[in-house]
Amino acid sequence: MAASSEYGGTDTNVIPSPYKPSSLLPIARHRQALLYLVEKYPITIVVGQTGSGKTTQIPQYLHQAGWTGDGKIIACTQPRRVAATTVAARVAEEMGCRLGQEVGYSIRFEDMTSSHTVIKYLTDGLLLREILIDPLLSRYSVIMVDEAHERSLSTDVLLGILKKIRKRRKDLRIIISSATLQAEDFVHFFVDGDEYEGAKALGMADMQDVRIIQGKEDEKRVLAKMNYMGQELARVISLEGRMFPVDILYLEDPTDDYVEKAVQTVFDIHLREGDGDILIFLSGREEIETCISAIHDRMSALHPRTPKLIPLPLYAGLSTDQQMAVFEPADPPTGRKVIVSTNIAEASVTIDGVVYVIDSGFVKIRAYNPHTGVETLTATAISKASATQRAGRAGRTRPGKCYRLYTEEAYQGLRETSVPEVQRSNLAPVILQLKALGIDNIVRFDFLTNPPAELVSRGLELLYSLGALDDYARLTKPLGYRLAELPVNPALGKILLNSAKFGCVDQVLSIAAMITSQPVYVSHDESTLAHPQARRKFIAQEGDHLTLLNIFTAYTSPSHGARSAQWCHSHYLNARSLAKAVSVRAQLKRYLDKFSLPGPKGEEKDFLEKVSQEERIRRCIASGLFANAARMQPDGTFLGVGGEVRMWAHPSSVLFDRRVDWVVFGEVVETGRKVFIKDLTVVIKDWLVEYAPGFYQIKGGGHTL
DNA sequence: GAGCACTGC
Repeated sequence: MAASSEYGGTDTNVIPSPYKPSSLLPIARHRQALLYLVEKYPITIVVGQTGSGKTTQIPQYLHQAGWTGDGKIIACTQPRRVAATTVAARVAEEMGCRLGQEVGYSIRFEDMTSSHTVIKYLTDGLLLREILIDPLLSRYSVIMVDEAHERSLSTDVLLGILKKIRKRRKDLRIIISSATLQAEDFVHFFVDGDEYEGAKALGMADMQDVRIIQGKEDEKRVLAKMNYMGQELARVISLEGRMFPVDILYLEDPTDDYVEKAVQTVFDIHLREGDGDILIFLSGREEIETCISAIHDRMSALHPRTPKLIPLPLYAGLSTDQQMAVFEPADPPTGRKVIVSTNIAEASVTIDGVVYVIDSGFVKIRAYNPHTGVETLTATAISKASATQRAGRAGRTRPGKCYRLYTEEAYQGLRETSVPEVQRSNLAPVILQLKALGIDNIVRFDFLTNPPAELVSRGLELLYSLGALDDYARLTKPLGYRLAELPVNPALGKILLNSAKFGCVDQVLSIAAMITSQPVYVSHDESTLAHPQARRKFIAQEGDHLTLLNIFTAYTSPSHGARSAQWCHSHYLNARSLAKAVSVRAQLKRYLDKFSLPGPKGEEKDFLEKVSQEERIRRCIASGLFANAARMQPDGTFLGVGGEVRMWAHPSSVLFDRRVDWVVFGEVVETGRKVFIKDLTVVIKDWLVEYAPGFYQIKGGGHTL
């Protein structure tokens, strides 16, 4: 076959040593050195490849070395919930204790810790919330920020706050764990600018001070330089991983159809290479489905005695059952699994038995446009760091191969790392959180990477329009502080806080819980036609918010859904999301109870008694989403206030094929060539002016309707 | 007129 000869230049990542018991993990050799660094320096940067054991071992070493004396705790933060729970379980087992005793975890809705807990794994988002209650994190002796190289929004904010906390807590130790050479950014960040420049000016004369460094020669030099620069404050330690070598193969000529090329490569591997499952990285569901049906089509041309290919999709929108299929042994057992996945398999989900990786080189990235307020979801070239991570998925159980569906030249042209989230997100929630922590000057906040000024000013404007900030950009009391406390986006928070005034707290709690627990509907499959039928009885003419309320009410009603997964299944609803909505609702209710919001009084009350419950809810929604108003045009598209972008009702909306006038929407996303608005509710134009007089002015200034 | 990368509080 010709295709395999198209793969040219190879490059082997040699990462040493196969599986070893935990006492023989590569990290065990560095135990003393690591403890020495933590003792001596406030900040230690751990460069650890996959499989080095850093996440499970370092907290245990620290515990054994006495860092949990005086009732202090070691925290290890993770960007994802599953990681926090599974790692905690593993460490509890290694330490021979019950999970939740000495070793525990804490994630939203699940606090598996006790007064005996000394090692605590938690999501970084949750630790950020803890800072609101305990600003100096005084319970903790050591905070290890794991997977910092992923640069999630919460990790970045956490690092900035930790830098501040460190100045007031000399005893606190911070460990930052990161993949390879990005460690330099972290040293640079924690060592003040002047110190860094001064050290750089001195050059690299003093090299004797560098030790405990393993790994490739070039890496040694970079790490040595960083150690020198961060002398008094931060140290870097490098740990080798426990992975098998992976051969990297590139295309000799670029392809304009990587899905087709992926399919060809699958068959080449199947016919020419040894055993082992195949993992394909594509950008989204549509590509995955195209790829899977192409594999099915071409399988029939294979010789009947050839072992079967078993293509399996993997993306977040699938139900738990569908996702679990990729972990089950191949059926028939002689078959070869081909897992066709989105980026979810890059870091969130690990599948053993994969020996071959096929990498399209693309990922869908969300980016927020501060000028239009529109989020875009676009397929984008991955970074070199992602390419390495994807390739590594082939070397977990034995030596593997990675087929990159792009040329080596294209690889060289990739960015080193992806654009951090803080540079492409709506920053309103971050600003709110920082202000609640007393960090008022956002522009001067020490971010690892500064967000563009436009993102900051758009975030400030958004908060100002909601009344969360005053004319001096200070958090308002109580509104701003309450919005910061609520674990929902600021506009939704405002709806919740207004709900008492509109006399619809119970309904709005359910709606808010449903909105944050999407996706509510299961993704389409062959039985597409059955879906609208099964869901029709929930549809509210007033729009998506009231429809979600109907679904929630039916789901929780003992005589209907009775919170059963089976009921969800028969109505094409996502059981996981609905179960989550029940928890979210309870949590949000606790906040509203605590705030003890006043109900309507006087004229307000008299007026509300005259309008229907549906209208009260819609008015309440309009009072938070007023900035997201749009009017349907004769051609059926929507135009936002003061906007020129044509927008379509998203096909998931119950207003998708309906004719309406004014609506407010919860979200606007651009995919492909269209801008879609989601979570729509029909409103009356006058309500907008009534509830946001500062935002909408009838004459002069503001937005005119 | 017809579509949904991934996390997290």
